[in-house]
Amino acid sequence: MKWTETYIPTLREDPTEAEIVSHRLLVRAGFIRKLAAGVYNYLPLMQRVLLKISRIVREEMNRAGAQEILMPVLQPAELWQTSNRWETVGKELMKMKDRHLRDLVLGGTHEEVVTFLVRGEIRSYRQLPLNLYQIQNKFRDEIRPRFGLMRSREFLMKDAYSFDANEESFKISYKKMIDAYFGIFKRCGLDTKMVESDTGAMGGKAAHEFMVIVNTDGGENIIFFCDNCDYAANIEKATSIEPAAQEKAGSRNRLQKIPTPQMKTVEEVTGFLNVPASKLVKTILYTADGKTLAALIRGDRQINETKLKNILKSINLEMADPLTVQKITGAEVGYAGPVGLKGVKLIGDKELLLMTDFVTGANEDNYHLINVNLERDFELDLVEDIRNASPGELCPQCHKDRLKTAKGIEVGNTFMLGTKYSRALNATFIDEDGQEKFLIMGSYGVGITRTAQAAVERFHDSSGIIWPVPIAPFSVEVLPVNIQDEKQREAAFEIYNGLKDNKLEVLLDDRNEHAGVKFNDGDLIGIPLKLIIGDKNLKDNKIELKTRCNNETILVDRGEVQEEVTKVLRKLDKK
RNA sequence: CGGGGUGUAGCGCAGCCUGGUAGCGCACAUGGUUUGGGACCAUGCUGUCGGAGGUUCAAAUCCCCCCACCCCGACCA
Repeated sequence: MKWTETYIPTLREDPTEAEIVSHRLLVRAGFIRKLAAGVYNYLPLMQRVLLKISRIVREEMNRAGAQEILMPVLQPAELWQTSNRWETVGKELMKMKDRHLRDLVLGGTHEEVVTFLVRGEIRSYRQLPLNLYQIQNKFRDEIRPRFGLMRSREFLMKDAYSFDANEESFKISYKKMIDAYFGIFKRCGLDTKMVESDTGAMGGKAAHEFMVIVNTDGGENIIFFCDNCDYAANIEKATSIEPAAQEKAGSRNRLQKIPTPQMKTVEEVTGFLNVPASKLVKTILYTADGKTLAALIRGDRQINETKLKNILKSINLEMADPLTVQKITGAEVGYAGPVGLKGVKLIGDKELLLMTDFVTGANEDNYHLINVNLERDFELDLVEDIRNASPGELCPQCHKDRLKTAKGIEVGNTFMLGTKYSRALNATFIDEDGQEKFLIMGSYGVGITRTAQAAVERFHDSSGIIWPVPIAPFSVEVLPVNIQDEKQREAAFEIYNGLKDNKLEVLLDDRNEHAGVKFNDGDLIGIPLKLIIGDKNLKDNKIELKTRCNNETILVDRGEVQEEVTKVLRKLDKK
C-alpha cells in the first residue's frame, strides 16, 4: 500500500483520553478511534492486525479439530432466563427490547445459543466429541469501560465450545484447546502464562486464564506463581500455605476494652496501640443477596470477595452500608468486632486459627478490645479461606518455594463447564451403554482485540509500537527520504514493487513530507522493518535496512534488497 | 451507582473569576522556497462556545436542569 492512499491518521500529540501506554499508542498511531465510551472504530492498520491474529487463531483452532461457525449476536432473553444467567450475569448483559417489547440480548458469549443449537442435532455418542467456534463481536455492558480495547463494550472475540460424552474424552478436548492456545499466542509473538482462575458467572468446575505478563499499568490482573513447581493462579483464585504458628499456644491475656478515640482504620488503631497490623482482626460487614454477615480477617490481609461469594453461593455481594453497620454493631463504621456481635453469621479466615491475643473493634464508638481470643471470647460460624494470597507465602502446591506475583493481561480463558448448560437446556445424547446423558461441555475464549492491545502494551518504546512480525500490519516500510528526488522516487518504487511481487506486505511512505515526519510516524506505527532510501547511500547503490525492535542498521546493495529483507524478517520472526 | 474533573475550529488548548468584537498553536487550502529525525515565508478557510431553560439592554462568561466524555472507587464471563 502507498501511505498517501491509506487512511492512517497519526497524531503529533498524545491523546488526552488515553491513560495506559498501549491505548495512547493505538490512538496516536492511527489504529483506533473512539465512537463512544468503550466503543471503537478499527482503522485500516488495526484491521490488518486483527485479521492476522484471527488468521492465526483460525489455523490453530482448525488444526485442533474445531469447526468454524457463525452464531447470531442477537439472542432471545428466554435462553438466558433458562440458564439463569439473565440473573447472574445481570447488568453486564447488553439488553434491549424489540418493537413488540420482547426482551433481547446482544450476545456477550454463546454458551446458551450453542447448546440450544446442538441439542437438536446431537443424539449419539458417535457424533462426539465436537468443537464449534466462531470469531465475532461480543457485547458487554461494562460498568466502567476503560483502557481502550482492554475493557470495551463491544469487542472481537473467538469463542469455542466443546462437547464430549464423558470426562476422559473431555480432558483430551480441554488439553487440545490449551495446547492450541499456547500455540496461538506464541505465533502472535506473545509469551503467556496459564493460571488457575475463578469460574465466575460462567459457572462450571474449573477455569484457566492465559496471561501476557507486563510490568506496565496496563496489567490489570495480579497473578501468583511458584518458580519451583508449575503452580500459577490469578489473585481471585490463588491460595497459600501460611507457616504454622510458632506460638499458637502462646499467652492468653485478659480481655480488655480500651479507648481508641477517633481511631477507625487498621492503620490508625495499630499505630495508636503500637502493634503490627497482623495482631489485629478486622470485621467487615457484607450484604449477600439481602442478608448481612460479618467477615473476619487479619488486619494486614485483604478480603477476597470472589472466594467469599463462592462460599456463600451468593449472586450479589457488597459491603454493608453505614446504616446497616450502625444497626448491627451499635457503633459507627470502624468499631465492629466479633465479641458479642449478634444477629449475623461470622465467617472467619483460616488464618485466624493461628492468632492469639488480637485486637478487634468493641462494637462501641471509640473503643477496641485487646487480648481477644477465639473460642474463649467468641466463636466463628464458618472458617474458610476468604483472603487474597500475599507474595512471599509458601506455595500451596509444592510447599517448598515462596509465591511471587506479576501483573498480567488476560488474553484467553478456558472453562470446564461440566453439564451446567446441557442440564439447563436439556441437551442430551445416547451413550454407548444406551443411557441418555448430558453433554459435557467446555468453553474457550480468545480476545482478539485485547490480544492486539496486549501486544502493544508488551512491545513498545518511547517512539511507538514495536509489532511482533507475525501480527504487524505490514512487514516492511519503504521510506524514501525525499520523494521529490527523481532517483530516490524511482528506487523506492522499484523496491516497493519488487517486495510486493515477493508477496510481502509492504507500506510505501510516498508522502511529500520531511524525513523527520516520516521517521517518527514510521516508528510510531511500528512496522518491523524499514528500508530507507536516501541520497548518500543511493549514490553508492546502497539501501539502508533498519529494524524497529533494536534499531539495527545494515547497508545492502540495491540489487540484493529482496533476499536481504526475507532473511532479516525470518530472523526477527524467530525472536 | 458514589467521589472528582472536562466539554470553545479536525486535534491540543486559552478566554469564564470581574457579562459587551470568540482567540492561540497544530492541522487544512493556495503559491513559493525546502527535504536523513516532527522545515520556512506569504495568503486563506474553519465555530449551533455540549443541549435546553432562566437572569440581563447584552451570556462562552452568571443561575438552574439535562447530556456526553475522562479519572478514582465499587464491578469485571
